[in-house]
Amino acid sequence: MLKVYNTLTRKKQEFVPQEPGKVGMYVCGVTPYNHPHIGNARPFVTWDVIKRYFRKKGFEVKHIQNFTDMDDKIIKAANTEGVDCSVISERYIKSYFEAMDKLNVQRADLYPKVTEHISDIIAMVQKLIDNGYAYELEGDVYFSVEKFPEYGKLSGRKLEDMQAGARVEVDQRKANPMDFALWKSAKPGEPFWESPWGKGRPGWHIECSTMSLKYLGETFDFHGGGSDLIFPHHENEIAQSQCCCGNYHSFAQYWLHNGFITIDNEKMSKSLNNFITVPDILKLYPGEVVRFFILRTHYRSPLDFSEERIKEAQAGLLRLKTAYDNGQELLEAREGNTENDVLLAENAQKALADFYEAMDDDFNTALAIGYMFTLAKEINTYANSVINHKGDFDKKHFGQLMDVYNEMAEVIGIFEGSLEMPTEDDGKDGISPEEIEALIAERAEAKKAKNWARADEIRDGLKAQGIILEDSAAGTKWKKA
RNA sequence: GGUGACAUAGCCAAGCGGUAAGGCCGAGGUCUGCAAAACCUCUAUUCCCCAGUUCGAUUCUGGGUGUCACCUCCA
Repeated sequence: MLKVYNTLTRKKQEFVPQEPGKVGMYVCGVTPYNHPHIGNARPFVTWDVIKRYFRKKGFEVKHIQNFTDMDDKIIKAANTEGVDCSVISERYIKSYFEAMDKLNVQRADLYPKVTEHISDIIAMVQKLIDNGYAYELEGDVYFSVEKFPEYGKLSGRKLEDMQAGARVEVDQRKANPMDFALWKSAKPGEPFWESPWGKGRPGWHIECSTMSLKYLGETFDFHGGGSDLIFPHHENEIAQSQCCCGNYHSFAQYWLHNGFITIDNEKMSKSLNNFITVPDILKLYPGEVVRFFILRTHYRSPLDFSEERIKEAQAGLLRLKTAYDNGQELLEAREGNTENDVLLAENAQKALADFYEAMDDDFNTALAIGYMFTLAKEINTYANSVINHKGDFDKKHFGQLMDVYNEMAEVIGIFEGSLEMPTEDDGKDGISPEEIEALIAERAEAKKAKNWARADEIRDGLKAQGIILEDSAAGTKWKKA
């Protein structure tokens, strides 16, 4: 039984899908005005695992994620460069996809864009006006928070409290300072669309309401994003959507919010300019390492980024991957001659049950990954005993254990790419695999003749070229440093 | 000012009423011609502090201290 922490109720609750066997999720995407930073990546990696989990459990998942491709920051960037807004948004949407691909983030089913849903948005705004929840003011349209008695239920704030502490400059024309824009009239030089209220463009929150309702229906399962979106973004989405539907229990049923990635214990954000972009970090570390770094911590906990932490993640992931390689190699290299080690399969089933129990508890990837380490040790121990002692090999049961390990890796989304960083000499003046194999063969001869000097000379020579040799009873393996 | 979250070994991180998972680093050992990898052993009488509830609390309650976040664009 899956339990998830719902921001709306502030507690863990059992997940009951709207439609049995199906899951609808809307994840707030990015505003493409810059490269994604590592903090931006957290929700997408998190939701990718959630999606993988549901698919593994046999659910039919519909995942919608928007691009807010029209907004003040995009306009500003476009004006600075003297180009059209679409040039900016297209560029960073491309960057977003490149980054996510390297983090093994599978594609959503649909990536709706604001600019392609203007008429839907206008219709929704009009409906809110017609229903008495919104009002027009000189070309702008505002949502009247006082008309929605449940305003504040997601973030747990009262309207009075917010007004007391508001630090924003208040537009005196608004009925209530907290009223927010559904439609903004165009200022000179800004892009605009024609509307019943004149030339303008959508406010910030309306696009997510419109697009989620359009693609997932009035009531759907999950809505997610970073916890900084709880207020005002998601609070406002709830207000708009539920008032539009006339049902205060409609819209997303489970609200999941991930914690921040901090740097030096401060929130990483574009406005503080203390962020590290994903493209930059990918120049130094493989995507899977970055992904693993994110998943080692529960998604709701804060996560501090530093070189030390990412190196730890790298060492840990390498350990898991080495076990996978060791096990895979054993399966490929040897024929089985016994079926006595039933304990292998039993332990595997136990580990898999533990793994899913962890995932069922609000997607506890940190705990789940812990169980992968337990299996890794079991794989290594067994492989070692078979190779070193040339003992019996229960290929069937060991294979089952490897299948379980693989299934875990598929949910977490690792072992899909290389853990090696591309180097400059790749494909050029670097040593070829054939040459390496030839040297290994020569070294094997030298070892046979107990010519240790020559054997070590070859090994050191290869090491100088970034090739590490590992001897074992099964032969010599090589890998890049 | 309002609201919320968090505080577990050198570092990271699970657990959240029954006596501290896991990873990284470090030390010793096994294997090996030597390495590497792997494996084994060791590394928190204790979970920020103080009260309380309880047979029993890291886990619950109250109070402190500290850190962070939201209330303004932000994943």
